[in-house]
Amino acid sequence: MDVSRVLDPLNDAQRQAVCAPAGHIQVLAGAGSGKTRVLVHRIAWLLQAEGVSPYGILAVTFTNKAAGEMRSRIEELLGIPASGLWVGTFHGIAHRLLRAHWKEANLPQGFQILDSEDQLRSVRRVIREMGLDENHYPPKETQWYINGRKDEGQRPDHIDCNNDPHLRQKIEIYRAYEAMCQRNGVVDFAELLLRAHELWLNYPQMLQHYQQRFHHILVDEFQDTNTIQYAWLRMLAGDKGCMFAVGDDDQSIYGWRGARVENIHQFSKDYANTSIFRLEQNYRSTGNILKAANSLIENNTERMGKNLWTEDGEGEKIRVYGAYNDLDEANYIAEQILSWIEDAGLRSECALLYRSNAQSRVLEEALIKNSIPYRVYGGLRFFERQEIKDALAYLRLMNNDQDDAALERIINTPTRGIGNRTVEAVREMSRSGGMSMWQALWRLQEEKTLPARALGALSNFIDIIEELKVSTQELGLGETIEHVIHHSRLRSHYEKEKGEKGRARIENLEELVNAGRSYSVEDFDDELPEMDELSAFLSHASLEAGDNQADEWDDCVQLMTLHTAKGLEFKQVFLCGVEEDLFPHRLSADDPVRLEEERRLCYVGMTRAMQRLTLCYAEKRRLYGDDKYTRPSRFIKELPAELIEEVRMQGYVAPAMSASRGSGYKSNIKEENETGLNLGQRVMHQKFGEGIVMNYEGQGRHARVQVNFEGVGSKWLVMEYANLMLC
DNA sequence: ATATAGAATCTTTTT
DNA sequence: GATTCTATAT
Repeated sequence: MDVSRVLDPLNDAQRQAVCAPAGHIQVLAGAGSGKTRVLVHRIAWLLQAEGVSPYGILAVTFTNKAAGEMRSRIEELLGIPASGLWVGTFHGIAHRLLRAHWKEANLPQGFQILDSEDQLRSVRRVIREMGLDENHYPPKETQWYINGRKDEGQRPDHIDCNNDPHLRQKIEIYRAYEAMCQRNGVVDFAELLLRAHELWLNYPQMLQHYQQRFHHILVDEFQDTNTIQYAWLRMLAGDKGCMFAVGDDDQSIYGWRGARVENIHQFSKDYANTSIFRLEQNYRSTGNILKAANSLIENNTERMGKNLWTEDGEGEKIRVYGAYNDLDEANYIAEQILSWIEDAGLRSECALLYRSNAQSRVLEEALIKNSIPYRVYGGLRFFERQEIKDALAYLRLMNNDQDDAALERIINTPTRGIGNRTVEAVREMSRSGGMSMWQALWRLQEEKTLPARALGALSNFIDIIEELKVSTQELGLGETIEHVIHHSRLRSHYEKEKGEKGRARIENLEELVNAGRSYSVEDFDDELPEMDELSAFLSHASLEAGDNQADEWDDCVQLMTLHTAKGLEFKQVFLCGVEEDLFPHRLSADDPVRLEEERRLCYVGMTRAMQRLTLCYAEKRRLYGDDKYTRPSRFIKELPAELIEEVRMQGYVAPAMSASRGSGYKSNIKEENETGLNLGQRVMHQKFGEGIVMNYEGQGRHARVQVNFEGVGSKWLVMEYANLMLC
């Protein structure tokens, strides 16, 4: 078999990893070192050189996008469809297993998936039903807690409350929520993974079957795996399976949602015979960008250690722009992009990356002012839109009348005279009678204890749903959706909404009909056992919330958070708002572990750049309402001065604030301001006593300082009269 | 059932 | 400061 197509495009390190003999293999793949390429070629190698059957291979990723890309690149390399091969996300594969073994997993055949929003509503409902105070048990936090436990593989019974009454109550909420999901026949995202794990735990012979089948397990972005995912992988690999894990500890930026970089270290402990390969040759960025990124990340302890290098030249220096304020920062970036375009560059080659979404606004305004087309990534995705979720809720309820979350969503949408009081009565009946809300509706009809008007409205709702069920029985998916949107009166409801928003909603609903028309179960899964079209479509909607990405054919500047940028590359990158408290974010700055994650985030951002990298900071920024004085991020100070070129806007006079100009780069970073006071400095005032300097504006004698006094609160004082003393 | 006012919140996000 | 949710009044 000629494997030159598989091996020729690889460098030595890549080839060694790809051709490594069967066993446990870990590939530490630096940014831009050909991580996906190694995975794809490894699979091709197994198939073509090792004679492994496609049925024996499982490749796991985190996002649908990554899974799709991997599959298409394999097919491109092999020149044939990669059928039989399992490539999917952790959640997608867990879902597939649960569908195939729904009985053993103790789920109804038509179980559905709760997305985070549905989950939050359900948790809130449980808390209310338990008669607990939502201020004492905030639903968001409780949801977070439940997911955290599930990610660690813990059921309520596994958790020790340590005699902490608050914790004990949280565990009870978890238990009640779980019971409710079970009654309703729904599972949340974390539950998919946990159940899939428990499924194998409870059915060893089933596990054995999968162990024999999937002898080769490949994992992408291994540093992002959480406890349950790693436990699941280890279980599947068993004694005989071979795991091929690719990851980069320096790009671990999802610790805050349960990812455990430690799994990388744990891997080589769990499998003593692990072969480790390092990919350090970078094919993306210039030498200077890599050198700067390397020196930044060296400030982290807890590293596997890695040094990126390139065969290409040094390239330009890293630009650092110290702006006067956030507007100035945005204008500077806009001007730079204009000149990039003038030099025949494309807008789509430029990316503006920021730590938090709130920063995009000022940037957008500057781009609009300069007539530069742009696209903001992130935000609501198709299947998460209100009108889409409304329509899907009708379908969900028609599909499974146990689904209380769906019923609650649409019982009065569009409004049909079922007010809060009536809904409360339905909830009460469902709770006391131990039945679903749908059953409660029928029971209330029989009992006739409610006022006639409420009963009428409820019976009207029942009729609508029953009518929809009957009249769509013979219809295809697209026609069913169309029928539902029309006869539920969702369409006319949204048509009444005025302006651009209403029109967009109608368009989305029409798009949903199209999505239904073009959807086919085969699309979704060729190996999935008997599942009706509607259930499959609904699962698809939850598992793949759709695109929120820019149209690639449009030539526009790309705006996104640093997290979103992972895995992407751009010729020119601007990191915006590289300031203390913003990046590293103030909520992470105090904890050394989280600070290191912020630094890795900066590393990820820098290594997105191919040719030109500009870091921007502002000295003054409007944040949460008022103007805050800011200081350049410590990350800037961690870059070697010789790699940096400080840039200033042409003809721009630096404000007195940053007058101190020394020889080295570092000395140019403002530590002190015109008032002679540092932010955070303790001061004493004759009348108000001791306080801390929070903010300042203006210069010289007219400067004003904001001081937060103990007991008295925060005051603005004019320096000239305040007579503040340091203490 | 809707409108309006007041309060709370303001990192990062995929499935 | 801006947005988004919640409570209250009409």
